Amino acid sequence: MTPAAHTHAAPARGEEWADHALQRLSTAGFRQGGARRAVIEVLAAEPCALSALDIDERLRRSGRRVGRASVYRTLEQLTELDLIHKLDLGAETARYERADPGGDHHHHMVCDRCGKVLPFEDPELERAVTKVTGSAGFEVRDHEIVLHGACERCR
Amino acid sequence: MTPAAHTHAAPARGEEWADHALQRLSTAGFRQGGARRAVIEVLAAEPCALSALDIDERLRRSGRRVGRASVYRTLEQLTELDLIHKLDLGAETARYERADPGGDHHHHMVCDRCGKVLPFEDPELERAVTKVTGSAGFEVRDHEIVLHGACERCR
DNA sequence: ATCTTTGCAAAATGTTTGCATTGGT
DNA sequence: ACCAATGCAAACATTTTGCAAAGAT
Repeated sequence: MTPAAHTHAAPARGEEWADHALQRLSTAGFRQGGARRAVIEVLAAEPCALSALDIDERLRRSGRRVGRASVYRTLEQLTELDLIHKLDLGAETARYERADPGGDHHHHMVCDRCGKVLPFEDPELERAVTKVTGSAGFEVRDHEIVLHGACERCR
Repeated sequence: MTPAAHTHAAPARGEEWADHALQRLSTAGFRQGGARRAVIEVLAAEPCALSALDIDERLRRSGRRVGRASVYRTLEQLTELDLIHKLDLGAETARYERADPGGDHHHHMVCDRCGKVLPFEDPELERAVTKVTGSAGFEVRDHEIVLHGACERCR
């Protein structure tokens, strides 16, 4: 297994993704409001697992006055259009990350003690999970794999 | 992939599990209170993915007067002792299911439209995921795989 | 001009905590 | 008798909703 090295690719790809997202929203008939753009910028800057409140806080810190409801509404819309993925990593709150149109695909390890989230990739696991087809009419559209355990500091 | 056929094995195995759980609690120094036993009975009767509120409701319906806080407290204790697993399936609430001491191990498909949860097993996938070892000191203790999609009725 | 998006406040939902009382051992 | 377990109510955290005002096309 290789840890996913997003840290460098993130900013460049993030802008790409942001353009893609704005375009897509536009063709989907959405108008171009400030709150939505702001949320997209935050998501573009961070490729992994932000909660709604993380986003709200970052906006607030950078001086933008965005209502919390708008954050949630935007996240819902982006999820609906498959521009981001909603994750449930076992912490108390849902987390979101951009869906890379290029197909970059990773999963997460969560430290159950301190809550730290680490991304990872594993092609073999990926192969195995995509081979799983739903039983009896269930149509699989996406999957999520979470490894629980303890991070280096907490073990 | 084979759908996990719990429906028949559940009641028998459930009692087994309940005994196991009560025993374990006892040796762990817990006393034998009514609320705890009631929660354990509900979990024993249903092998897959109950939320705290599901449990509360079932208790209420069967006429038992159990405080909601006791339900949550019991679930926390059982999780701590690895007698149940806490799941995050993407719905709004956490779900719990008994951890089979015999090692029965399944995962879940979730219909993102109606919320229905279906268990499934896949040995090959299981093999692949247990081969994944954490990177850089991360110690993997457990894993969770969720397939998102649409059930027969909703697709 | 119209219809969407936004922010605010309030409500809804799920979960946790404090504390007096009950109940096990 | 002791101390844990329970129920209740209140606190808390997150997410959703209603609505009037601002903004986009």
